[in-house]
Amino acid sequence: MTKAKLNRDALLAAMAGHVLAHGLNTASLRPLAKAAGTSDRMLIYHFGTKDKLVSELLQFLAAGLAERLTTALPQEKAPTVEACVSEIVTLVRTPDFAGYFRVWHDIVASSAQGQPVHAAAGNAIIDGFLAWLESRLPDDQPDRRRTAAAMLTFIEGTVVMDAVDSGAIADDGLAWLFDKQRM
Amino acid sequence: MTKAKLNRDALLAAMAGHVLAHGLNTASLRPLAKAAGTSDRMLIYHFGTKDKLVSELLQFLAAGLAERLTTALPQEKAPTVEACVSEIVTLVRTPDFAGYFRVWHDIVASSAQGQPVHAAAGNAIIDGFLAWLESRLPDDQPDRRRTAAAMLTFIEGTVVMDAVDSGAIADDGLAWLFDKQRM
DNA sequence: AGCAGAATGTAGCGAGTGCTACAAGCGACA
DNA sequence: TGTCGCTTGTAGCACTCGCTACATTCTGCT
Repeated sequence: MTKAKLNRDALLAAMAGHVLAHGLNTASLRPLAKAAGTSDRMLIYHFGTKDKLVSELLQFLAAGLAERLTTALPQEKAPTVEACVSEIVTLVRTPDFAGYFRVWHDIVASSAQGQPVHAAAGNAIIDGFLAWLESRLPDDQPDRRRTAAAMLTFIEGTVVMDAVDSGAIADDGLAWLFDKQRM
Repeated sequence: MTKAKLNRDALLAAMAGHVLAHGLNTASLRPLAKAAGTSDRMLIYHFGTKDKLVSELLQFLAAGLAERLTTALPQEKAPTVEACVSEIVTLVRTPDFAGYFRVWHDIVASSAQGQPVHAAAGNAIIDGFLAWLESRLPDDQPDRRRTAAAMLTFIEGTVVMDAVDSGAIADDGLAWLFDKQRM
């Protein structure tokens, strides 16, 4: 059992790499297996079903994203909300995170189509992101939770705009918010 | 040729209905054909390739969305930015628009994977949405373009949050912005 | 050593994918 | 009426999909 667990984790790590590079919704068993150095036969053997595999893979990826965020920006407090938002937007546009956000868009699309596994994963990722954002806000910031909620919503919008090559519009929006000292 | 053109438009309308109900990225030729009362054979005959078909379908859907937006909220000026954003968020959450936004998430996901057809369509949709938003801003609003950019980015974020059942967080963010008279 | 159970390879099933070859029907026009 | 080109049906190709049946190897325990 322990052996199998280790094996599964190794498989998940390898498959996560493949998904980060090539997308989630277009990933089928045989390429995933190849990336993990095994066969579709064995993936079904270990995970039972593709749905279960995807579910575990999503948890694995969510954990990886959370870890990357916290290591990239440890729990120091940002001086202002403005600084907090802008440093996160910059971070999120780093090539290191591109793969994660490609997967994120796949999760959102599947959730919108009513896939419960993806919706649950998306929800969990959002909650984690929100808590992390809140922890980075300045100590004296009032209404921390809702401030973080506004930041998160804006960041999500920015990520979407980036995906359709309209990042400049998000930049304009961000600049407008900051110009007016609205955040 | 004219006959063929009419035929194509009818096909596009029928296929658009199917896509709005069942999603874009999972749509294959045979179900699309069935929805349009024809065969995969004929779809390829009329459009040449699935890619071209999708491209035309996206244009058709974008036009439909734009029309729905303008008929739902004609070009009256909103009294305040706050009112403008909140009426649009309400509108966008109407069941009538659910199908369009499911397709929108598919477009975003495909764009993020590097599909140029989808990226182009997404870009066009964003530009149209932005122009429409700008036209609805109060006349005395300064910095109209960037104001609209900020609104659009926030609305996109809200739509994403809705997709993963986290709409309440977007509501919190919106409330925070309005509380502080930031917009 | 022998045996049970876990792990793995080979081959394939039935369904679905985009797309095509071939032929027949259809209309308009000579 | 005959013919030509646009339109359509039938059948199928080569491929991928998730998944399974069957057989074999490997591993750990007694």
